[in-house]
Amino acid sequence: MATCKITEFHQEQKKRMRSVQDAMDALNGKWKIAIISSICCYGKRRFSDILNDVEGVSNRMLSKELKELEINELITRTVLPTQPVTVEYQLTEHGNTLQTIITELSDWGVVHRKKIAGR
Amino acid sequence: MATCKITEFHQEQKKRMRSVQDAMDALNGKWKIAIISSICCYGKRRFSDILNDVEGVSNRMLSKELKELEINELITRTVLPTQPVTVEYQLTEHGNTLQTIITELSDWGVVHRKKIAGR
DNA sequence: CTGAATCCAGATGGATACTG
DNA sequence: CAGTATCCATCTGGATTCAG
Repeated sequence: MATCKITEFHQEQKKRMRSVQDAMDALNGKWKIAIISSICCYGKRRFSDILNDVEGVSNRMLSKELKELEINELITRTVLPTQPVTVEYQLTEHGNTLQTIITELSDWGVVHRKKIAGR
Repeated sequence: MATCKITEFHQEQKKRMRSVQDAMDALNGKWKIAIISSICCYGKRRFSDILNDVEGVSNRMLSKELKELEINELITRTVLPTQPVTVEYQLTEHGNTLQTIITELSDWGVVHRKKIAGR
C-alpha cells in the first residue's frame, strides 16, 4: 500500500533483499513446502510415509530435499534401530517457526488464484 | 509450535499445499523479489533502472521475469510516448499485498541466517 | 526400508549480438 | 531505451537400478 519513498537503492533495501533470498533459498525446491506440511501434520513421519503423502515426488528428490531441510536445521532425522532400518523426520523448533509464513503464503495463494483464474 | 494432530493427509492439507504452491509459483525465479523490491521502493521504475538496481540480472532475464510478474497481475507496464521509448513499471494493488509476505520472509530470513551461519 | 548411483531429457540462465 | 534472438553450458528432476 505505502510505497517506500526512497530516492536511492539503499543498503537497507539490499539487506532486505538478501534476507528474503535466504528465506527463499531454504524453501526453494519443488517439494519442500509439501514435505514440511506432511511432517508438521503428523508430528513425526517416516521416509516412505512422506513419499506417499507428497504426490508425485520421487525417492531421489525426496531424499535430496530432506537432506537440504536437515542442513538448514528445519527438520531432524532419526534412525530407528529396527530391522530393516526406518527413519523418522520431524520439525525442529526453528522449522516450526515457518508455520506462520506457510499459512500466510497459503492465504495469499488463495487470493492470488482467485485473482488470476477466478477458480 | 502446535502440530496439526491429524491422522490422515486431508484434502484440507492438500488444498493448503496447493495454495502455497500457487504463491510460490508467482514468486519463483531468481530475481522476482528483487524486482518487486526495486519497483516498490520507488513507486515507479523504468527497465534500465531496474536493470541497475538488481545486481547481476541480465536484460534477458529481467524482461522474462517482468513479463511473468505482469501476467500474474503483480505489476503494470506502461509505455511512455518518448523518443526513444521508455517503459514504466509499477506495482498493482494486488502486487502491493505482497509486501506483508516479503517483510515476513525477510524477518524470517534474518533469523534463519543467524541460526545457520551465525553471521 | 531408506536411500545412493546412473542415465538422460528438458528447463534454466548467461553472453552476445541485433532490432524498432 | 527496451527489449528479442541465438548459442551454449549448466542445472533439474524423472526413471530405473542397486546397496546396506
